[in-house]
Amino acid sequence: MNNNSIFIEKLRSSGLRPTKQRIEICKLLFDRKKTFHFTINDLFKTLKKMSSKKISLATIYNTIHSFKKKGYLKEISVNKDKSYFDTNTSDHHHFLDINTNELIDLKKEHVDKVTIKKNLPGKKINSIEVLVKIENSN
Amino acid sequence: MNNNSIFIEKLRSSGLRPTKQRIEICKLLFDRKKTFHFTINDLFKTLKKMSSKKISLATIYNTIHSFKKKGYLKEISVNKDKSYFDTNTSDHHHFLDINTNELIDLKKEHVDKVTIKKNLPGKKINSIEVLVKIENSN
DNA sequence: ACACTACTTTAGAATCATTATAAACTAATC
DNA sequence: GATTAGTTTATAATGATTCTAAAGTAGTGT
Ligand SMILES: [Mn+2]
Ligand SMILES: [Mn+2]
Ligand SMILES: [Zn+2]
Ligand SMILES: [Zn+2]
Repeated sequence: MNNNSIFIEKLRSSGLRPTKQRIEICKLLFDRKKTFHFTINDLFKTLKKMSSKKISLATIYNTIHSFKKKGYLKEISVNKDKSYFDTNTSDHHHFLDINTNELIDLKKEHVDKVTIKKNLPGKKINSIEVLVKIENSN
Repeated sequence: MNNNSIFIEKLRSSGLRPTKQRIEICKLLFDRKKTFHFTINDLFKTLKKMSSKKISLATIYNTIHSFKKKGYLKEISVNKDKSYFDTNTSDHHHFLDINTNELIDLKKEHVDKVTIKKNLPGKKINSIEVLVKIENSN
């Protein structure tokens, strides 16, 4: 009930009302040391286990979309049948394990800065991200 | 009717029967100077216009999936509501225009070789691809 | 040419993730 | 406490993809 106030403030200052559903989701997503990746379905199942009162699937979609719009989450598309959300909203690179579908952050120091030697007229670069697919060796 | 024989051979040698539907799709996809990106829906609409006899949507899905499995196409996921197929099956990088959703190949010389300075035990790298999101400047 | 078989195409049904709807609920403000 | 706008929810609708199973066709052998 105490460090909830941080989330309540965060939500209020973004123009989102601090409902108990949103606070619950905030705690699950942002009350951690490390950022992580999840699917809507992961989140739904976790909430069903962890949380006492049920949060409807529609609310989860609504909340995740508002959080994304506010910039608290980013969406990572790695293949058409799996869409992840990422609590690490900075530009960063990923390993994708194609055997397990696990998505793993690559640290900055593990990939040299990627520079693009071409620009299209009237366009500017928004982000540069590398996806490294990995698989079981041998 | 003459350079069809190339496709007929290609199909036969992959263990796919050269049906008129598959040949028609081959002509549309592979009888060009430049590789390109398309969605299933693009392809369906083009076939409806260009081709005299109608090819069913199920056949288009079937064919594209077999072609992908045989390595004649690759699938590019850029966001959850748009999945592209690419007739350029080599590892390569892309611009994605987030205003138009257009996907554009980046040439090798426009991106320095990306090296990954980290490896996970028991895993090897399958591919390394860069996605550069661009948007209207100003 | 004909028959046989395995593969392929097809219309339509089924699936499933996501989005829309609209009624009940709740947070904010006065 | 009343009012209002924003939110949640169950449920329905949507739409892309996959499934089904019947009809059609290519390959092979005779
Ligand atoms: Mn895929
Ligand atoms: Mn998206
Ligand atoms: Zn990440
Ligand atoms: Zn490409």
